[in-house]
Amino acid sequence: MQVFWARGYDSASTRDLLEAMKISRSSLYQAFGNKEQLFLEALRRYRGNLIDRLNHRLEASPSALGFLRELFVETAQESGSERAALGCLIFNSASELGQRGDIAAIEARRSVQAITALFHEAVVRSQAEGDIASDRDALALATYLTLGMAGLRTLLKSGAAPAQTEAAAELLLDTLR
Amino acid sequence: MQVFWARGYDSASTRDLLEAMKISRSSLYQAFGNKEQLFLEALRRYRGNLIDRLNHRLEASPSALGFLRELFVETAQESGSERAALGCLIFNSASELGQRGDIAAIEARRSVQAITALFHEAVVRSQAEGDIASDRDALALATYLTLGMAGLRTLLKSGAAPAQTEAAAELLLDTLR
DNA sequence: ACATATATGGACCGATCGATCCATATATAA
DNA sequence: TTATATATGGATCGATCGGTCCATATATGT
Repeated sequence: MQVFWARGYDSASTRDLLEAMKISRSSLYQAFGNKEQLFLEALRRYRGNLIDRLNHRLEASPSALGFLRELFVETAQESGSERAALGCLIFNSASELGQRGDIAAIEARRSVQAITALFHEAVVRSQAEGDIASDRDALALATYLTLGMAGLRTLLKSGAAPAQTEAAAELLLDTLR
Repeated sequence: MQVFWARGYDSASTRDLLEAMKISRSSLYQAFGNKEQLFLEALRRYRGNLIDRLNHRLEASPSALGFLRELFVETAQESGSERAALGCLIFNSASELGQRGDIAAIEARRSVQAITALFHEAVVRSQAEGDIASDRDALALATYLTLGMAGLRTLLKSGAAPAQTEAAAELLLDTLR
């Protein structure tokens, strides 16, 4: 997962993967079949971890809007760090694989949708909590937040200064109010 | 340029490039030195074309805010098209090359900054035209717009429906008012 | 026309790609 | 202990990678 995260799907060589997993070539192909299957498992694990963690944070948060605010501000604050340079495996994969027809690309798109679904849940809860007007289109807001996180990740990858990424994140959040 | 645009830097093979340019291997290396140099020329040409075209549109537009609105709405409307699947070479490259230290990555980051600079110009003009409050941070708004375009491009690549991308673009633009 | 410089085609290079194969090592079941 | 099934290391495969080389073709200057 970490190898695909750092290097991307195509550029991650099987030799990189073997070294990181500390197994031999036979074991990789015996256990996963091929590189694509291994990628699918890595992406699904990443997505599972991410969605679970965010769901947990959302449930534990007294305010769904506060959860969203913290998420975007914290991400913006990653500016300049090694973590920022990695980006998000889901958005990385969506960008690299794009509209390809194979299973890997389809799974990447599905993962973006999973992020939108989580944002949708947060928006609906925020509406129930009175922080977002109930007459606003929750799905449109969720898509907007996905767009915002994807854009923020690209900004971080392109080395934007912390002051700029944080200001941009604040502007993003203003739309919810 | 089109090959790097469609396939990315690493995945674009020299053989792909030769075929698209209808030249032989010797000519490529004689004219450009190596693959990286060719990529740099392609990226700079893309950036030059893009910035020139946008600058023209901005200058020709009676309203800088109208220019921004048209740009984002038109881009959102690309949803589902082949053009949408290609994305933008600049954001594609920024995402793929990330924080690498080589010249290609540096040039990709520089290109993102060029987009932000153009947005900055549009925001400042909008402020002069009274469409955006003068006390707002023009650089922050410009960064926000770059984030927005990058995010929109990622949404388009991940196959979001037209209704969703257009609604998200509208929400993006609301922030300027 | 002739000499010189540049551009081009295509064979070729070592390195690396994802993937396969087989002999051996290890785990499991009786 | 013995028979069977699974896991592993390492050599090896054909294909492809970016890049080099040289003979030939074309352009240029006189």
